[in-house]
Amino acid sequence: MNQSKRFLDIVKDIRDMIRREKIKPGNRIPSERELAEKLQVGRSTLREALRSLELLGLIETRRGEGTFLSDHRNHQLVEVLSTFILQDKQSQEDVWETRLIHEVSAIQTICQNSKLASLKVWDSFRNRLNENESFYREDFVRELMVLSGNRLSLKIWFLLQQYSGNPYQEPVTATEKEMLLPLLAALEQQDMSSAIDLFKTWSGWIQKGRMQNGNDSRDL
Amino acid sequence: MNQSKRFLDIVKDIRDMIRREKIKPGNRIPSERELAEKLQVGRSTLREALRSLELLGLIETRRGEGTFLSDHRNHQLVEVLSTFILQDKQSQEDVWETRLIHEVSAIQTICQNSKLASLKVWDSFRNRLNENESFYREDFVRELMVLSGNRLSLKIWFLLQQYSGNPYQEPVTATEKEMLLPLLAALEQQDMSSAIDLFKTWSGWIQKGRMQNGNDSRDL
DNA sequence: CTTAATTTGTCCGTATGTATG
DNA sequence: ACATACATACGGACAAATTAA
Repeated sequence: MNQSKRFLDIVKDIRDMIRREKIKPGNRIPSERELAEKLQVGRSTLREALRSLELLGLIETRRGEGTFLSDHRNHQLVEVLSTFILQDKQSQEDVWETRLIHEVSAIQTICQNSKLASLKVWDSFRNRLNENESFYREDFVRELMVLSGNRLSLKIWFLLQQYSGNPYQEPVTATEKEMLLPLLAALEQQDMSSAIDLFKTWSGWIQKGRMQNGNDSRDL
Repeated sequence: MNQSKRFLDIVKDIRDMIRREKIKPGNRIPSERELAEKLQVGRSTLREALRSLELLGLIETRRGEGTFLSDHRNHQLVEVLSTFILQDKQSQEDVWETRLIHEVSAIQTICQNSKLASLKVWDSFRNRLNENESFYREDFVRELMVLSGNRLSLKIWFLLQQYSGNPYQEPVTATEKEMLLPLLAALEQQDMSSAIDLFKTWSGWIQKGRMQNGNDSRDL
């Protein structure tokens, strides 16, 4: 039945093996020849599966050394995806919107937790705003995601961040900074509705600028 | 310089070719041998690149026919990634909480859209409640997710649903039904805060019962 | 219905670059 | 310097599936 799409089975087998052998990120997985022998497949076929996983950023191969489980954070997946999938406007908006879902939820969680609302990080961000230092949206939002404490949501967010193409690598503008100070205040005062409103306004403001320029202006 | 990672160059070349030739989703791309000849690489190496793109859901290969640009947006990569991401012992609370994030967000979207709020589905659900028919949480929430219109969020939700172990296959109890009627009313009246409160109360109620019995029964 | 051509699926053999001891 | 182990890459061979003549 499953004679075609064998390399998908291999992907599954490798995943199962990793789980079974409890291989941790950074560890080495068996060599190509070993795996081919163990899984009873040709080396070429096995390599196709390995390459797929490599493009996804799940493993890392180093010539002469071996193949290793990646401690994630791989770039090429960003470019490949953004150039293929994100051509479609609807998908692009879905990614952005889903990202916002997790971000807003993180803010809700933070506002509901008094310990999180009264942290020194807010002062830190405020200082960076006042000192006119460079301030990146990604840094700020990442902090929110981490603070929310949901690791799975954080991972999904991290994924979506990569998928959303070339995002907010640029520092925030002066206009945005004027929005951020009230947002920080709202977070500290646990004023959830204000915080969310301000955040959404800010995010919507940025997105407009983002959506203006044609999407594909990236290369690798 | 770029002697290693040739298959990444091939991925890039294929992308450029698709852009240059203006190949649309669903169209066929040149055969493996043609591409290998044109790009001056071996067929095995080229296949590694193609497989990678296939696992990402960007292309589709059919034996005997050829290779095609995938036409329906494929977020299957989220699934593949998630099976790896979730391989480490992820606390069930995170999965559950993340699921709720998407569900609550769907309710927010629905409440903000008057067209969605005034649909006959609510009456349908209400009837099933009153008629004392079997009523499953999953059916109801799935409807919410679909109505929200974010396909990516829906896809992630499906995924989390599978990973949250043995979920809500049992019909809702009489006590829960008494919570559901006000929830339906709140949805129709676009009373967002009430709807969310009721939904969270209901969900929290169910989760308590769920967390009692042991969980993990996942496979794929 | 049969046959031939095309295309992907799979495997093998060989050579080469690279890291480790 | 040498040997070993590994990934990288190529080309050939055959099987299986589809399509067209």
